[in-house]
Amino acid sequence: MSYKYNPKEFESKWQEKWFSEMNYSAKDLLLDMPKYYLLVEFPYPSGPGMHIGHTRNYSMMDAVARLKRMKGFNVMYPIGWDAFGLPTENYAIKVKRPPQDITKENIENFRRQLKSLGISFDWDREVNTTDPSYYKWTQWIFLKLFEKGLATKSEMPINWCPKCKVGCANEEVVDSKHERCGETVEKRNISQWVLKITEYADRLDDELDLVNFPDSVKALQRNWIGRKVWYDIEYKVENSEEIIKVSTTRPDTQFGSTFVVIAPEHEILKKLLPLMNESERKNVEEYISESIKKSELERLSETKEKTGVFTGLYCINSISNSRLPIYVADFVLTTVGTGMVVGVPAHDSRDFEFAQKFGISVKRVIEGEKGERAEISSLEQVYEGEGRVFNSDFLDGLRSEEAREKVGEYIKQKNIGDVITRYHLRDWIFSRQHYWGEPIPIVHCEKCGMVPIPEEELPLELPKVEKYEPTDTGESPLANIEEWVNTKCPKCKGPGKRETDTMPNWAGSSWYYLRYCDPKNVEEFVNRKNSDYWMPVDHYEGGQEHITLHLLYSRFWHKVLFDLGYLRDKEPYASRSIHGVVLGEGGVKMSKSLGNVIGPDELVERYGADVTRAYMMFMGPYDGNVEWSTRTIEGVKRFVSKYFVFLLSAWDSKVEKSEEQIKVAINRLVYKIEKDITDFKFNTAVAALMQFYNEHSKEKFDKEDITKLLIVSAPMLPHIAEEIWALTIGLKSSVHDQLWPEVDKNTLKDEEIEIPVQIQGKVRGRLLLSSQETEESIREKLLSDNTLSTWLSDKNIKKIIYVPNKIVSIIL
RNA sequence: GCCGAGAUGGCGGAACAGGCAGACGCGCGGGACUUAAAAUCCCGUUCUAGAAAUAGAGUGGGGGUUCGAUUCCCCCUCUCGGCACCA
Repeated sequence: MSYKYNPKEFESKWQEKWFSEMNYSAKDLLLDMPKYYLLVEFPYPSGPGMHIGHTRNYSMMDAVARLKRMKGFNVMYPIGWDAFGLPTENYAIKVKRPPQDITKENIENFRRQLKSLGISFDWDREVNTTDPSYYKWTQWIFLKLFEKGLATKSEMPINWCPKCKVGCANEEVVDSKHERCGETVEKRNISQWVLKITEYADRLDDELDLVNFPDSVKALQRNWIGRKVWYDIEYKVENSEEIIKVSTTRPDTQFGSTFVVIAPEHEILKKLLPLMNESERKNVEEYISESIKKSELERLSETKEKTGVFTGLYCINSISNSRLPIYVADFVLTTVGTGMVVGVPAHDSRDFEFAQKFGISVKRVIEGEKGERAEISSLEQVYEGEGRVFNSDFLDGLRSEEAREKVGEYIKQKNIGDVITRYHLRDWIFSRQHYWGEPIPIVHCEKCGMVPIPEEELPLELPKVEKYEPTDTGESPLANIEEWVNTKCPKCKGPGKRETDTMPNWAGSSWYYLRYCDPKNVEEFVNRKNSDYWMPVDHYEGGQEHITLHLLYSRFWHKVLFDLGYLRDKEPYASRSIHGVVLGEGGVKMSKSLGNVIGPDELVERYGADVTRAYMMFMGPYDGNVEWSTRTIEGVKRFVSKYFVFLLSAWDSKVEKSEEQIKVAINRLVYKIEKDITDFKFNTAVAALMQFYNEHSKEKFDKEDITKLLIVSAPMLPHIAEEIWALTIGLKSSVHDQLWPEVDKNTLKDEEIEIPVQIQGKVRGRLLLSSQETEESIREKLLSDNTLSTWLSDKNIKKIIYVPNKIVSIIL
């Protein structure tokens, strides 16, 4: 009989069956099975449909989910839609249709695409951030933050993108440009909602120790939080009562200080200006007004040459008692430390550059790694490392770390400064002046101030509007709807105005993993029993682009909810991995303009779901960037077609029992595929199937072995495995409901195998050896072996090293 | 500059935990089938020399530890990602 592989004949049949009979719904609170919560970053349902990257990530994780189910876990593998945001809003404006309708259509398209790939998502738990029944609870969490004093509104300079007409968080601004559109942002003073994430900075750093994230992710998070211990030290300004407070993270170098620099915008200059001579004051005033004119971008891009101006004033370093000239220079930023810096040119290259330009002396106080004390006279010699301190009076002989501690004690004891922890992390600007986001549930009342909307009135739904365009005034389009804006104050029942800002689209994604645990709950955001059962997320899979902001924000919300007693765990995600990016042929980004975009629909149409999925896994390592290759997917197609025919015809009912070597090979395959998928080595898991086929496709198998073969194929080729299962093995059952075969560890190692023999480090031959060989028995076998004995003739064997199952090494 | 990841055939990539480097796929060469082509199948394919058996070299470069190093240690070069006048 001859068979032909035609996936169209059966793939959609099985998909309908899988998803209508809810095969993949996780059971809440099931206690007789271990749970496994596998989370993938939910997609933004954009108009053009699912990206090939989603296809790859969800396919790979689907193999994990299917394997874990067969290993006896109660697996939750949910999906949802992160659907608020600008692309949809912009598209809505363009085509003059409500974003609600567009979102609905996009979601339907994504859902269809995911199902056409046979991804075993739990469709019972779908969430949608734009659904009022979902954002009701996003608003509710916001109110909890508000009650706790973690959400405040204040007038502040924000990054304003004139193109998108939206305020952006610091995190969304890269090189002074809006990350999304590339437009240069401006500073505007606008009243903004701010979440005080900085109050959690310490815990966001410390509690990374509790989770199993890759080092690179932890490093990135810690780098972003930027926790540092600062020493703020008071210096007296000579001939006056004024005191300046300089800050440093390296107080061990205090005795090397030779000048002080103040940032040009610093308020203290108002007090210092009257102390200056007229000519110097004029210079300083001129310098200040010039640097304020420059944008931050200009200032930071002028990295070549330092500029600055001498104030004519001096201060006394209260640690070293040196007299230090005071300068104003724009390389010092008001936002860092106290905005006043003590210059130590020997141990800081920026300070050295400045000192050189202004003819300031250089004084070395830290020894090099080998105890060097040579003078520092060029930029290359500047020593920024740590070491033993010298020429430093009471710090002499201490190491940097000890010296810092000593200075800390000293300034506290003399009451001339503080040791404080500062963070690079800034508070989270939380409001957007846009339509397509969660309304912030606050009413402004002239009498009562900002009043939260009572919980029972949530959700505060987005009103339908005529126009979605943001306004140039910086107000949200919601501000134009008078009947919505004008309302009653929930507290005094007097007239009130609704908050018209909406939340950023980070909001809905900051807690979606909790909603999956209890998606239909109308009483609570999540029932504590459900979250206790499912949380923490066992594995969170996602992209590089979300490992700073989204991860930080969602960890922050989680900790707030933990503090309020709603959750049991301090951290939401037990482990995390980062997938690579799918690039177009030649390693370039897939983009519309290059015309090299490949989507799942055309792949499923042309190759079928199983080939597409297997190719996605086979393309390359999980965490590496992979390039699209039409030739390679053709190769995978060739394999899958052959493999299908082989599986269908390999079980010969005349064969009572497979040969022993086949049993061993299948056992190894079970072990290898389980291990590879567990370790996210999907490319080698597929390769193992190919290799097995190459080596054994001519053999005949008994029923037990073909059953095992179908089961181990199922995570990677779910449709084929199911189809052949139905045709040959089980009439009613699904291959995906089977238990993963037990691995017989004994058959993994052969009794007697060919072992390579190294003589003086080179492989010269092989011997059949068991694992219990003695030196004597090996020596005998060596000498009776034709090829090996020629290498050993007339030579004295000094030593024989035998590593069982691995190698024999002979030293002459 | 700092932090992180990496460099293996013509290409994408394998190699448990220091033990036969190059699995698997692509490409390429040869052959079978065919009137022919496509598809399919079989054989070969790290480089150098050799008809072959075989020998030598070989995992970015240089050193080290080891019977043995792609793997561990030190130094260097380059590539990618993140941060950045953060004092």
